[in-house]
Amino acid sequence: MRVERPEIIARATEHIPRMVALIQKLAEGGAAYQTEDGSWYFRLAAFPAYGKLSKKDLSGMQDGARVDLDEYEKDSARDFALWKAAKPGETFWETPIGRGRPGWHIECSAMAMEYLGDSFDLHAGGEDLMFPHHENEIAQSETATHKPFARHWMHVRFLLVDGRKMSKSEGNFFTLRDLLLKGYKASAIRLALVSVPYRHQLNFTFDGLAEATNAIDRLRTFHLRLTQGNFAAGSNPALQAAAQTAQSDYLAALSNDLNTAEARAPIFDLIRASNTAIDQGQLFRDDRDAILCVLASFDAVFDVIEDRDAEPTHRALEWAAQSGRLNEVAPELLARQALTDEAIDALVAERTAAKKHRNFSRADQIRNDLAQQGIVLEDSKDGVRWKRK
RNA sequence: GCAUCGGUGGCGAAGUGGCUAACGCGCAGGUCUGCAAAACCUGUAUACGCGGGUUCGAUCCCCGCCCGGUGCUCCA
Repeated sequence: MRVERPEIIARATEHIPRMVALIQKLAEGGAAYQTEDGSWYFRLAAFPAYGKLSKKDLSGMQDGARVDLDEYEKDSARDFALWKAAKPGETFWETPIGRGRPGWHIECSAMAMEYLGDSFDLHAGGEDLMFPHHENEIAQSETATHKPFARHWMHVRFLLVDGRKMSKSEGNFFTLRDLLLKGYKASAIRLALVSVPYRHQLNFTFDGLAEATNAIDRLRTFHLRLTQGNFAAGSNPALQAAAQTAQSDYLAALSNDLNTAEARAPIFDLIRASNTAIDQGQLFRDDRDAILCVLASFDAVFDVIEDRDAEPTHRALEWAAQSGRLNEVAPELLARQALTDEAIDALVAERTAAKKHRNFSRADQIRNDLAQQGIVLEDSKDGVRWKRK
């Protein structure tokens, strides 16, 4: 899917001392306490701002009668674990605060502070983590440092599939690999997923995928038209201005809480303006260069215009071959894979020759055959362009 | 039940207290083309869930209702 690798992949097991230090600091301030079994808990009463992220008001949630019996040792039912004492048979670390393993939340605080400092700009996560995990991270971090933890939180909403939660029992569960083997391009999946801003819920459907596929077609066709066309030297002031507007509107949309839906609009606006100009012979070399720059800037984030779809599909097919599941692969996909670029070029050349001799039936036959295999031909002043559907 | 997010044209989806409510996709007609494709133009008749309220004015603010998502126990 061409998602970038993080610069740092931190492992909790490699940061135990850091976590222990954090717990000790909390204990010194009276915000952490140890129970009889050796576990450490965070005292929620030590952090009055608790609940500020998920806007929960805990004042109405008194420690009730339904507290589990095994939690009797805690001062308050809502206090959460910082460190869990080792139980027989479990792996554990031998530390100054005892034998055991870290609680869920402390590892995130410790590692975030290790690499980003006590305060940092962005903390992201799924919407399900807002409460209690991120709330607990804030509580333990800010109590320890007396500084704001993350300045901004980005919570990604879960996607729906066909209007429902994706789950195996609903029968609407599939992996990226499944989609690739059905013949969908990686870029289409990518564009479909960002067609709704991260903050909004995305309903993932096959119609949506088909739509994204078509949108990518438009982007790529236009890109080809620019890179393969011949343009006269010079520039068109109106297009230069349009390119600049598109670029700044695009960046403004992304700056606006990563509004990916809004960010697409100026790019498509520019495409229409440019196509119109090309049709009228009013697009020149300098304009082409300026517009290609805008497209590159779009692709630096969205990464769908340049066609890199072959590799993920190949990998999926290899997997299918190795696990004996080629029979589950969409037949069109297999047919498409059979054609090499060279073979296509040869057929295109044969068709051009046939056209020259006004043998249109042979020319059309070649075009139709290729279309059957997912190759689309476009005649233009500057020669024949072809693309894989 | 409580909390929270959302319900915009045929579909997806931005956005705004008042100018013709972006953009994409689809469909129909037209221009171009040997025919197509691509591209462009035009259209898709009254698109802002329902009912109140605030306001000179609400799709946007407030209240209620309906529908959908998620959280509200543990574990990571």
